[in-house]
Amino acid sequence: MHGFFHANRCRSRHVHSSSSLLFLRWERMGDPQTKLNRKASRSLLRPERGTNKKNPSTISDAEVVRWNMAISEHMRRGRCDLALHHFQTMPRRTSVSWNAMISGYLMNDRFDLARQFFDRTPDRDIVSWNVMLGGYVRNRNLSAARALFDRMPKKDVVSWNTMLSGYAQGGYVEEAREVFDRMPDKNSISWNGILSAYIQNGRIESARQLFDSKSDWETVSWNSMMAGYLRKKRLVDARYLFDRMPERDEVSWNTMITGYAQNGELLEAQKLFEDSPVRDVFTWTAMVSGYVQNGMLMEARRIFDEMSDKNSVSWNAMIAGYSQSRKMDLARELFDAMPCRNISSWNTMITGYAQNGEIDRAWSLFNEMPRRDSISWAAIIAGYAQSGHSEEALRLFIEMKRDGERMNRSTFTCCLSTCADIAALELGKQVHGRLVKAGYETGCYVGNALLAMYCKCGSIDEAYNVFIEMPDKDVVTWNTMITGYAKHGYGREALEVFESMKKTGIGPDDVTMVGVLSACSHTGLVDKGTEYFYSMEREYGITTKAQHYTCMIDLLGRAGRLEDAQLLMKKMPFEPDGATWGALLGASRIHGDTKLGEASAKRIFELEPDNSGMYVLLSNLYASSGRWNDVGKMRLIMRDRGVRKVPGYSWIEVQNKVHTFSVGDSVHPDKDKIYGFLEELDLKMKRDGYVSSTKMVLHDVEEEEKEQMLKYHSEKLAVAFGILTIPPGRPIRVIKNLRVCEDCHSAIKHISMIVKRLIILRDSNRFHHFNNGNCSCGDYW
DNA sequence: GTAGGGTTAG
Repeated sequence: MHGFFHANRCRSRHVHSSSSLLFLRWERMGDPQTKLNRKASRSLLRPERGTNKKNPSTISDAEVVRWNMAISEHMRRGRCDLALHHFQTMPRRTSVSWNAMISGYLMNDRFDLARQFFDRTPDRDIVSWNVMLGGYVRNRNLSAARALFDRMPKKDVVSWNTMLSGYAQGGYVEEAREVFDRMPDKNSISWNGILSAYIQNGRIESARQLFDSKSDWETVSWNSMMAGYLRKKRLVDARYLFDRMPERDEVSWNTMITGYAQNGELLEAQKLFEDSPVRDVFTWTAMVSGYVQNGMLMEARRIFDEMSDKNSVSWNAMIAGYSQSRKMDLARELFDAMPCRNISSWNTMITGYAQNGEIDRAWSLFNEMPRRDSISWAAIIAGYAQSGHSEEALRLFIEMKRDGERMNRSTFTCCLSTCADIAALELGKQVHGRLVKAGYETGCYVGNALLAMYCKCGSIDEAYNVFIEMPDKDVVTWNTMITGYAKHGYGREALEVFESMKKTGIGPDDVTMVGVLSACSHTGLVDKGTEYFYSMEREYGITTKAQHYTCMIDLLGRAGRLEDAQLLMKKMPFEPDGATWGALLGASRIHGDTKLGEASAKRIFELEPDNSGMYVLLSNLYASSGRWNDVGKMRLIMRDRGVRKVPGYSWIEVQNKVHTFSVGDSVHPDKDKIYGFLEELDLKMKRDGYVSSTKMVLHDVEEEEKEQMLKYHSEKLAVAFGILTIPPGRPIRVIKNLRVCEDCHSAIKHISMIVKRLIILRDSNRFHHFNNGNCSCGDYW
């Protein structure tokens, strides 16, 4: 089934222009699952065909019950096909049979089929309605749930409770409250529903008030309240409740023990654990995972070994513990020894291997496992994406569709962030379309991923559209937008977003301030930046970290205030790291201060001897002040120390195809056209007064061929190819893995004027929007 | 068919 992969999976990560990847025509690939659906619903239209020959009226009720139970059982085991077969061949159906099909499909994540059965159910009882309502609620489609709810001919307390918990879980506390106030009769589930609506949405004080207003709470609600305090790390309040609650069940004990364990109070946890009257699997597992989460693997293992009847969850917790502490061989030992592996065990191992850089092992486990779920796919895809194999990751998405696995929120999130990594905008847009179709466009995680995708693909306007339409924005949302604007050189827009963020009541965090400061830095807003820097502790209660100092040194340095930058560096309460010195080195390059540049570079080489970018930066600095001997020396030093320059390459997406160029590329099929076009451009540029500078040659070219080769830097090739292939009026989006060199930067400025096109270049540091001879970075990068 | 506690993915 996965042979498609085996052949190609070891290819280098270097995207090759002629490779046949990313020809992603999602729509045209056909969805086997959808075909199956259609087939199923067609045969449903002739339900009596092939049914039992017996006269339906002679079938006993008991026999119908047996059929119904068989349907439920098959559904529970994930065998929708067998359940459907039973349903179609059973001699007589009751509403229970229909309901079993509906709830079974919902259980197996086949929402569309559930809805079809619901629509066809001949006489729907209130349970059918409630099951369907629950389906919408679990799918987080609250507007549809509400529409169904309002259409219900009759509602009982279950209907009301379902709607209530839907709103609660979706974060709509006010709506939940309204439902609660309107419901004609309330049971203990309703009361607990509104209580946990508050708790789950972080409104612990409202919960406490409600809890104090009434005395006859059930144990479940006591437990909820306790868990609420624990989530807020209010261990004392939780313990107070625990000590005076009228009745404690095993959940109460387990909640309290887990609370202590997860907050590092292992001694208290251990004490309660010993006092606990009933120790079930939960109790034991809570202890194991408590020790695991605090890195106490020996203790975890001791408890684990003492457990008499371990279930798969406890095994998985222990395995996760080993893999989180990079002890993959111990994890594997347990995995091999465990009696009944479930899908989570496989997923845990795959995640472990993937996160410990053993992607090949992750891959072979993924192929060995008997059944895969969306988590398995997400784990392996994230593994490839995070280890830099973006194309493999995207290829797996296609494979996942073939396998019939449905995209869910997390696979969408994962897919979008992979698109962002390689700046596959067209693909990202297609995924966006599918996301909307699947009804997942709401939700913070996936929304943030979408936003980041548009930002990183260079489509900042579309990013903003996504941003304003996101119904619930969290800190990450705001930070992504601010940083996005900053990287595109839109400092003022970034600061505007920051100002509106402050009005929402979502407090900025340290990441926000990094975004804000770098917005100021990339736009040259020195005073504004200084003001934010010195007021962040006082005004927003954010502790100033080393990163903020680095931003500030960058800001001052770029603006030419090199002495102030050095002064601040001396004053900062942290030991400067490579990034801090790097900011100073970058500033020295812009302002041609060779002496300061050398001094900074020296410190960087001590701190990060393998950072090839810094050697290149220093060489460029020497070159720009004509110190060619030193440039030569740098090259020798790099060779002696074995520092390898990362080869520079650029890529561009044209009609869903990614084309990659490296310097002096001679493999692209259109190379003659591209080179000819570049020559032509070169003549026009020279007429414009452009002089090719040989400053940045170390970048990726050998010295002898300096001038000749510079014309063929990878970004120039990609830009030329884009102009030739992308219809006029559309921007040309190029991505480069290193910083853009000065010569290319000034050449592309000229090109943008000559061909009258908008050229957007993402380099390793930021975005450059070239338009009409200017760049959005203001030559500041 | 609707509540509370343990493992895996983002």
